[in-house]
Amino acid sequence: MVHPIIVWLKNDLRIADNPALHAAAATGHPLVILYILDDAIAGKWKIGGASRWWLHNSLKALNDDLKAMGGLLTLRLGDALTIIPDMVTKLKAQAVYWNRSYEPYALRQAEQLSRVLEKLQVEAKTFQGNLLIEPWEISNKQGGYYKVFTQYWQSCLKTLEVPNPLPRPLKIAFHREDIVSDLLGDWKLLPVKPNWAKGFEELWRPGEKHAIRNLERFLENSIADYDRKRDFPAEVGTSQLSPYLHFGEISPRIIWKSLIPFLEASKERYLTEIGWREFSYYLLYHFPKLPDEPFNNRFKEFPWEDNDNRLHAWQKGLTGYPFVDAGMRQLWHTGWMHNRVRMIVASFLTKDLLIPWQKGESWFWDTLVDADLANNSASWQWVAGCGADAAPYFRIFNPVLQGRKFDPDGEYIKKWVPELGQLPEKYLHCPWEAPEVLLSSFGVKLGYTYPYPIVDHAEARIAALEAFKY
DNA sequence: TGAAATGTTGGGGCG
DNA sequence: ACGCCCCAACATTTC
Repeated sequence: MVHPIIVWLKNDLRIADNPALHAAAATGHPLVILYILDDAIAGKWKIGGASRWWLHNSLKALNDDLKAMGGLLTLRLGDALTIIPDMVTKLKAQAVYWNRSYEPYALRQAEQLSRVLEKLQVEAKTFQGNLLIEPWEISNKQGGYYKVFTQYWQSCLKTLEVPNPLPRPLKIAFHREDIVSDLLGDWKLLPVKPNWAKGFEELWRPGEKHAIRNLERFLENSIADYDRKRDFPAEVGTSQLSPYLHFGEISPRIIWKSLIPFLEASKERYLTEIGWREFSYYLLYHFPKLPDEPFNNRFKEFPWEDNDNRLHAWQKGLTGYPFVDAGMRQLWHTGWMHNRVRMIVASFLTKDLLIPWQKGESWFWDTLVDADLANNSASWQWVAGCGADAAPYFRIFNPVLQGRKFDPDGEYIKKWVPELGQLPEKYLHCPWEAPEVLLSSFGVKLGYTYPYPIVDHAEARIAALEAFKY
């Protein structure tokens, strides 16, 4: 009897450049390819609503892909620490392979699982597939961890050698007997009544195949101009690979290597963004409380003003600042927001409204298809000013100026805040400055068809600076 | 990957 | 011709 190997997939839902899968397939043993949905383990940070939509489609795509190779994906709901040992015993598996993940709960879980498997005398083999650099590999001269991105990244680049991505296994032997699998549909990952994911379907095609297509489109159309165009939310100037990268439908190595043919100048900026992703995971590894507590201790006493009405206005895109509202509505409608706009809405929440950054973090967690614990926490802390290498507290975005600068024709506003769409460009970013007669001639009545600004930015800025003095 | 306040410079209007 | 003022444009400092 040939003993099967269990390949435990997590956020690495791909076949190409999947080190655990590749190594397992190379043994020639029959494989059980297993995905476990466990809402308990992550606690507060269980997979959010928008991400569930993505996950469903991603698992379906992977299953279709495996089917075409003569196999299938095994789905189980519950605790990996019981499911995997049970399965190992029942199937007389000889090993469990997986790619390492780095969330605090995942690290604990992996350690416990390794111990259980060791007792069962079953090999537990882990691989590096989701990051370019393991977080424990980089330390500063004092032996601590870097707290400034630039130094961290320079240190990484000194030693970084990205191996060539692994090809798709040509052939996978699948183990078939005695396998119990859930039906994906039973997991109820998709929204019903109302189906708020309709807008997602227009924009996104989850799955490995589409990840590669997206990358190709980006390299063909946008990378050459990335440095310039990436800041304009009305254009498709970014790669839009974030959800694929989060779920591991594409690996950072594939992205990295695919950029080699391009000129230094055009690719460097993009690689730096990959670097920020690495840095976020690095911070989360060394400071596991990153999602919940300010990295900078001084912010423990910060006088935030929790205000549910204002939070709701922000969430719904009804702050009265068109650029902010456009971003929040894009998020709600598509499960994604342009990065430039993320900074602006986050600055607005934490500085203009003085609402705790954790409130914004939670909202993004639930509404983003690319919600990623490391990236989301690190980025919110960065904007709020309490993170590592954070934006200084006095850097407060002016939503009107940002709008004029990065959406000069108001195209982005017209798309996401259509009730203002007829206004002359001059007033698109500041409708409250337009004469009332003009507004009403375009069907706008502030306070009725579109809100007045919920705070005065100039005043809010002064109040924020005052609060940040503490 | 900021914005506002403050400082400096230089051209033009004007007496 | 000259000094004075105003102010736009740009630079620097400050938050």
